[in-house]
Amino acid sequence: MALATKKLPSAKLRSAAFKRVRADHSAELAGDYVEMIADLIDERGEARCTDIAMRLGVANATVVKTLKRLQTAGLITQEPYRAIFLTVEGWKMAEDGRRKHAIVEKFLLALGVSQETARIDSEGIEHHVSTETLRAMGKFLARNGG
Amino acid sequence: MALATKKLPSAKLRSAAFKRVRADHSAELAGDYVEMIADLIDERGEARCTDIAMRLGVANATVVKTLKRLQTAGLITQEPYRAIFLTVEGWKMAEDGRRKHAIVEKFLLALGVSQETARIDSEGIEHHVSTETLRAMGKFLARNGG
DNA sequence: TTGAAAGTTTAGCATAGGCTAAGTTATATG
DNA sequence: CATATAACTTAGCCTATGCTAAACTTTCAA
Ligand SMILES: [Mn+2]
Ligand SMILES: [Mn+2]
Ligand SMILES: [Mn+2]
Ligand SMILES: [Mn+2]
Repeated sequence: MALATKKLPSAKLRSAAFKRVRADHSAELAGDYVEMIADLIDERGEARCTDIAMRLGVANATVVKTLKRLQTAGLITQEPYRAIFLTVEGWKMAEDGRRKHAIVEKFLLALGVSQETARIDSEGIEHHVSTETLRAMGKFLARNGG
Repeated sequence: MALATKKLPSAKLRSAAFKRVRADHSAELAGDYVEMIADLIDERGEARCTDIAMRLGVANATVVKTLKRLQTAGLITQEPYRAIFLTVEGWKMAEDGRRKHAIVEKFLLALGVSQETARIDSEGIEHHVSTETLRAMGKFLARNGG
């Protein structure tokens, strides 16, 4: 191949990547919420607004507003002044999220980063990992101490 | 260790991860813009609004609005109806972004995913990779076909 | 040299996701 | 059982990031 003839992707192809990122981010908050609600239910029997706000590091009112959107989206159910429950669809999303999150976090550990860094970086990375990349991470884990 | 005594992080520690993700996302758009502007200047001599909009897959007016914020942030300069330039700070951010982005993309390739998937997934992942994880990816690349 | 096309800007709208402050309900304690 | 405290909700504000439609400027070609 002649000098400086590396093929560059078309604008169309490039935009596909950014569209994927924007789609990932649209789904991200819902994914983190349902995963956290599932954790709270498993760890302490119920998921409360305050606990979610604490763990996310946001104000209570922010959680309330987001929960309304999740309810509209059919992921949770709630009654005034009561704890929060996941719908069947919510549980499914939570478990898919947990599975993916766990693989990404273990993968980072196996790559050699600290527990702390794996925990923190995986919280963002998990939402941008395609099925193909997740499989590659899984294989790496199987080869190395998974 | 007794059964089911895996130590769970405190709410404070957990919230740190989400705060990092929110901070990453605040910086993300600016990072992608300056990197793209740098690419356009290198590839075709100038960065135009329309080209940015095409590559991002958003409307022209969206780009105009975002560029105003970048100008306020001191990353670009522009005059009405003219092409866009990067400030010294803008170039620095663009080059840091390129370096990180390239490592993440090559890392995914070395992990065994397709060119296409590496290109797409790295566009989101790059913004959530800490210095420590980036170093670990670099080491992996050095060991395998980097 | 003068229009038409291409590119840029402005105006106005929407939603997501943050916040604080104030009001409401439930719960625990004396 | 009364009330203080904790938890939840509502109202109202803000910024970021999308959009369309309309107006404006530059550029290119006839
Ligand atoms: Mn997450
Ligand atoms: Mn990038
Ligand atoms: Mn990116
Ligand atoms: Mn992200």
